[in-house]
Amino acid sequence: MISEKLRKNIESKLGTSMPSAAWKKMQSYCSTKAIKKKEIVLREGQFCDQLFFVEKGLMYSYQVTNDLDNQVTQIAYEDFWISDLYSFFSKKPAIYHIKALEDSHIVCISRDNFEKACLEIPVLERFFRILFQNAYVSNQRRLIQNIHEEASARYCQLLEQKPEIIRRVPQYILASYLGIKPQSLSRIRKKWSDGK
Amino acid sequence: MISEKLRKNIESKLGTSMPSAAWKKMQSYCSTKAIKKKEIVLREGQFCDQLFFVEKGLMYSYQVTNDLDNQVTQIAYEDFWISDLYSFFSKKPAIYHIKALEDSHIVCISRDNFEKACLEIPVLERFFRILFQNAYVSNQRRLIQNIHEEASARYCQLLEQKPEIIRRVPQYILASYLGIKPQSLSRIRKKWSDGK
DNA sequence: CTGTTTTATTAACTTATGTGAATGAAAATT
DNA sequence: AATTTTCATTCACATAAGTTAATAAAACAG
Repeated sequence: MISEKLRKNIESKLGTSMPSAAWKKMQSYCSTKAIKKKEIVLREGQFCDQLFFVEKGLMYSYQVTNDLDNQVTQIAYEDFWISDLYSFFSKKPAIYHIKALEDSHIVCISRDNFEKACLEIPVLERFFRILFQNAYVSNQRRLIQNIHEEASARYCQLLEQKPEIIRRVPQYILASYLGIKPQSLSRIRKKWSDGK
Repeated sequence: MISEKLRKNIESKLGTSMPSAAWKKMQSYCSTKAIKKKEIVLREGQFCDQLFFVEKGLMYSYQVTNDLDNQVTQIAYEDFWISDLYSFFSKKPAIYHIKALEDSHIVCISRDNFEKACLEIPVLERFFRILFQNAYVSNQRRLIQNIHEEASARYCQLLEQKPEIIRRVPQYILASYLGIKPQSLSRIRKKWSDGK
């Protein structure tokens, strides 16, 4: 059975409750999966034909570069969606890996079902419009911050806005997510604690 | 009369042609505006209650920081949309200015009409879903590039992918868009031409 | 055309972050 | 508990990009 968490997620974006017929249909289009820590749910080069909703746990996506340096792109925990959207929409091979950092429960929806849901259930088309809309806006802000602010400022803001991430994610992954090396993050943290 | 350019933009994202009733309604929800070079269509602090589609010309958005340094966030020319989406959706004061770099023609849609369009015309809800979806995916890629690649690599890629921007935008705006200072962009260009 | 303002280039110096290596701490595995 | 692997810290040095300032070139206005 698909958890009520997803339903709440949808309703909170819609700003209204969801007709139970729509929710039934959505449930029939989704499946759930338990993921062990360190398990990989998508590998670069595979075709990403699913969206994942994290009901419980923590997952992240990253790109492996030529010099074996992992570039972390997204971090998703309870109530966030994660996928390789580029691959999902373009039907080209995935550029990211997606991996669990904690034992997790996720809800999966396949591309076919996603498209059916959008076409058949207007309220879901609407939900996904709002989901991408919001994701785009917050991604824009993250981009601007990364372009125009220093690593220490980025770290501070993450600490304020998503302390969850800092508590639950190992430092080398956090560093990559912030766009710096673990050594630099160490430095920043030290300066911060010395400054007190 | 609202230009056919917008219609083509919508249809290209939808992947199908648009029923003429839907297009009529969309037209009735939009207005057009001619903008002179250097004109500002949105100021920081105002409430941004419109989306703009650039039919002709070139506009850009930027943030003014404490030290009077402009941070360029978006550059939009023919066939792109531009707005302060954060303000548009949250109804909070705008954080960006939006200004024309060339004499431009734009199509405007107000928030009220945007919402009506989404609710009344399923094909438009669908269009905006796809629009934000695509914008999100390409913004994600821009973010990753900015986090993990050097300025010269970012410049090269822009040169390949949107040479339009490099031809039409003055260097100090381009530099800010790339997240560097004009002096650094000069340096990069020099290295590039010496390298030949 | 002339002068004024805006934009681009170059150079010398500073600073934040990367790099590589050594060490220590923590976590996982046996 | 002992061993091995993973992760975090620290340091010395390298490098990309920022800063300041001077000058040149281009765009604009009268």
